Amino acid sequence: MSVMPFNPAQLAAVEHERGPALVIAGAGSGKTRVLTGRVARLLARGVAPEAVLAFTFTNRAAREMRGRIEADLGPVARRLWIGTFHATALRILRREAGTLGLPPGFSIYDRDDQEEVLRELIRAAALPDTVYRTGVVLGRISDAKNALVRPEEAAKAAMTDFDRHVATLYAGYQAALRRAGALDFDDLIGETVRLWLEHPDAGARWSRRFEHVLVDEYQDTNHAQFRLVQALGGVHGNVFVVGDDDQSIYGWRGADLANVLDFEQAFPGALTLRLEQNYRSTGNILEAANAVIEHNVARKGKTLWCEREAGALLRFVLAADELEEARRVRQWLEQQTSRGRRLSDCAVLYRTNAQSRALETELRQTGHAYEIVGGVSFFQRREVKDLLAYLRLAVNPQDTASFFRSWNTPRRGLGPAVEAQVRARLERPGAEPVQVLRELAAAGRLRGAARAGATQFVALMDELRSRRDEPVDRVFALLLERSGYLEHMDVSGGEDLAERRANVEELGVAAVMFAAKATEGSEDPPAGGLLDWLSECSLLTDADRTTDGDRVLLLTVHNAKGLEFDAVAVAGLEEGLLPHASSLERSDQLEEERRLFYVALTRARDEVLLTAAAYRRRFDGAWGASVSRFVGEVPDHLLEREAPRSSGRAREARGANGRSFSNGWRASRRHADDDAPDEARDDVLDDSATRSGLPRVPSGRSANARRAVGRRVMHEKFGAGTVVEADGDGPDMKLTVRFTSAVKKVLARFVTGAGDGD
DNA sequence: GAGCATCTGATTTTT
DNA sequence: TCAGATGCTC
Repeated sequence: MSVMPFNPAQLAAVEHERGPALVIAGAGSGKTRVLTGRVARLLARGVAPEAVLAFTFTNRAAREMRGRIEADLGPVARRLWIGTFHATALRILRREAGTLGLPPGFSIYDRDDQEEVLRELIRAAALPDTVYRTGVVLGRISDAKNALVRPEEAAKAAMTDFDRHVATLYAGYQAALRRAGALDFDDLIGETVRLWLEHPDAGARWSRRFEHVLVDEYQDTNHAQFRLVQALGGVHGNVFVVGDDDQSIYGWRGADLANVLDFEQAFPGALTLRLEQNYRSTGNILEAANAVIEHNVARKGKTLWCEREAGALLRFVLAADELEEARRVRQWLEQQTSRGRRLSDCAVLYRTNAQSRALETELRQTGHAYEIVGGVSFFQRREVKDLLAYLRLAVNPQDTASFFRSWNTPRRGLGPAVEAQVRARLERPGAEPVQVLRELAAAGRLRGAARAGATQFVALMDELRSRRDEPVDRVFALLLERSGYLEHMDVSGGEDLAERRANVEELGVAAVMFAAKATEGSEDPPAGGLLDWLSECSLLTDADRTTDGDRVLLLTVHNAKGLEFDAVAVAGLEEGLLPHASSLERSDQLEEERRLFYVALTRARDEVLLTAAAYRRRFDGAWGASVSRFVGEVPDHLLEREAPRSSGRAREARGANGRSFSNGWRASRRHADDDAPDEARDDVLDDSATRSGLPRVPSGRSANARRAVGRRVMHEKFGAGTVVEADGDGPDMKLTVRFTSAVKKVLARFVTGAGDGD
């Protein structure tokens, strides 16, 4: 595909000279090529790389875009500003922290930190936590921030008592974050916009710096992000955005399609281009996808076409339960590989992360390599967060959440009583928790274990602070050595101790690699200190950590956005799952679910397998659902339906409740018009006969491979190195090793020290 | 304050 | 089911 010339529409987009442009780019229409091609064109025209800013939706997309440009144009690509909205905003904020009155080492609070802050506030306000759930309130706060609504404005707009309390919590939350010198994800965008609102001269500097602003996945931007784009590019108007209203799947996160629909108004004189030729999928897949999305009312309307052959029919399998579904997916994967595909050419997509479990078990038992993208992220693991909390506190002494996370882990005899004392003193403006603790200890307000523990903790933090400018791997090693964290894990760790140790080791390897990268040091602004590493850890997600290798990817449809595969299985096509139960009542939400299905279909180049399970084990008992309406929207002549291979179990399930639905596939209960949610217990099966009892397995890699990561090894030719990644088992285990000279892939049998022994 | 037992609520999707 | 939060005992 890379040798193919641009088609006329693509060429017009690439060559577009100045002024705003909106490119409506259908799935598989080559928009990534257009974006990279355009950046290359700009550079060729003499635009300085530092003056080009491109927003992507994920870090992975940013990396890929930079990689492609670098492959064509060389190291100049490293000087481009390419990143997610959050990463780019952070980059600006780190330079403007002083202007905005933020501490230089401000922290980034993730979901856990946010919840902790909010829980404390809800407790303090004596609000019932049954009504004021952290999740709900945080959602409201996030909505407000995405719309750039401040606490005072939220209070003014409040209509109900609930709204008013939420607004008060929002204000308190924001104040607590400021006191802690912390920003949450939404603040990264909001605070950057504030730069233009409150410090126009500083904002203008940035607007002048970038001559061209490009935005990928524009349909998924929210209002705050729109304002940022407008602030950065509004003056010169060289704003080039690419999006597809049919692939808008982040409405729940505040994405506002109005950004696309009103683009011409926001950027007068905008050129609109449409890319409607699909280069990815077979005719059948494309026809199916077109037919499905036609059911949506709220869309600009476009029809993708392609020159590819019709190809294979899409296949649909209705399984008795999720175990059979997993089995059928596995068999389908085996068919793919027997026809010469690699596992890495295939992916299994689903609506919710929980669905990965059955698939994972099946693939693991049958020895197929797989990788789960998403779920509990590496950086969310407790041991990882615990250790990073120390470092965050070393960089930002105001960081209360990190303080309370680290001060008594490992146990130092510091509990609720001391916590109350500390919190009381933190009310004073400018108070820093470590300092407060130091004073309490000095004033003799602590006794026994607490006193010794406090002294020890304060000393540790002093040392970390004084050495925070050393290479990050050394600071990390110091932390491990002095905190006693590993010993603490050994004592308190359960069955997953080995895995948790491996996570700590992996974090250590990440530190080593980051430090190594830093010494190469060719970044535009010098980067590579502790603060930069912590920032990177805050913004990276699991999806960014995917490895290469021949394995099938298991991921949510959301996570699959922007990816493509030869063969795609979409699992769990049931009413209540896709479309999800929470979106059945509102047509706009239902349409978003349909777009989700559309995105799933259009990930596939050649083959699509659709599966559903008549019954699915949920957290309690079994659950039956009818086949998703979306399956019925695929024209019959494109779909090869396979009768369920009924097992005895399925028959039992059927006997338990005889309802069936009009789409002909057997199914059961609870659909949109069923408004008595807790009725219908009669549908819940006794699942004792089929309970699997299988342990949850965290990864497709062998235990040995996981253990090998982080280990020091010797290689005859390359010398000493650290294992960064490992796959497989035994002497054929494939290792990625960072040697002093370079990172190399080697087989385990060629190194010493990577074996099982400890 | 630490450790253990019990309870409870959660499943949508993520930067 | 299961992880995390809460409550109780020593």
